[in-house]
Amino acid sequence: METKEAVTALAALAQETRLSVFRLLVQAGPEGMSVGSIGEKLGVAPATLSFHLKELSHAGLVTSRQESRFIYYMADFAQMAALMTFLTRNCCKGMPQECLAVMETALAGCCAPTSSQT
Amino acid sequence: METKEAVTALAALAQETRLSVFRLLVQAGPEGMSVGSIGEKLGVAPATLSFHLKELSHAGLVTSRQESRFIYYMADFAQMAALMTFLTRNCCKGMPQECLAVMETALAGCCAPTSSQT
DNA sequence: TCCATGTTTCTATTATTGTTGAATCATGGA
DNA sequence: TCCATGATTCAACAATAATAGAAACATGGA
Repeated sequence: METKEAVTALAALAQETRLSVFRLLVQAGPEGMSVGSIGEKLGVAPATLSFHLKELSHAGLVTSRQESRFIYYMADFAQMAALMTFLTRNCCKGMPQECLAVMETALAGCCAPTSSQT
Repeated sequence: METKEAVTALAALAQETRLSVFRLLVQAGPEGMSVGSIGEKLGVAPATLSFHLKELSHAGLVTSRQESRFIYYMADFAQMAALMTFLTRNCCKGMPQECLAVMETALAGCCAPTSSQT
């Protein structure tokens, strides 16, 4: 990932509605959610939601699939990982220990042992 | 971290100049860099740079310290980690394996064995 | 105190982004 | 084919963000 792509992805997430949509899809998992369900859950008008989904899609953060009349959107985890990689690249130059600790903290809430999913 | 704070942080990074400044500071490590050095390195006018540093600072992504006439800015790794934590929270609901793999990928470029820093 | 240098604030201008009603497109059932 | 429903595009407006010249502020040395 290069700077421009990262800026696009960050800008896509840097908006309250879009961030909520993205996190909702992250939590929804690989099945995703239909546009209608997302709009209903978040209270966003169809046109507005469509605009935001397009932004997220353009940034590569979500993908979609059609199923009957419904269109399901789902989060793209690989792109999210690429973004995190970009942000942390070369982060260790002057402080490898500090950085490692920080990264461990960052992941502590994610992928916790299978028993502790609340 | 909650949504609003995350949006602020993401918005701060979702701008080419600011993203460059932040990554420069990430690479500069804990010593940081003076405003003048940053501006010189990136070719940004003082007023513009000051504006962007204020944004990054307001987002909690950088801190500063005064040293003689110079002001040094440095990246705040804890805040970066908090942001990553926020983005990945609850990410495992439907796909723990996939998610773990993705996170490992995300960190592969960071904190690599001490020999491979290019 | 006065000056030089580093940084920030002020102000104005330009560009970009977010929102939504109405219209359009797409799919599947009667 | 016609209609109902789900989703997107269009158009127009309102709000926010980026840029930089000029002025102001802060620090340290002469």
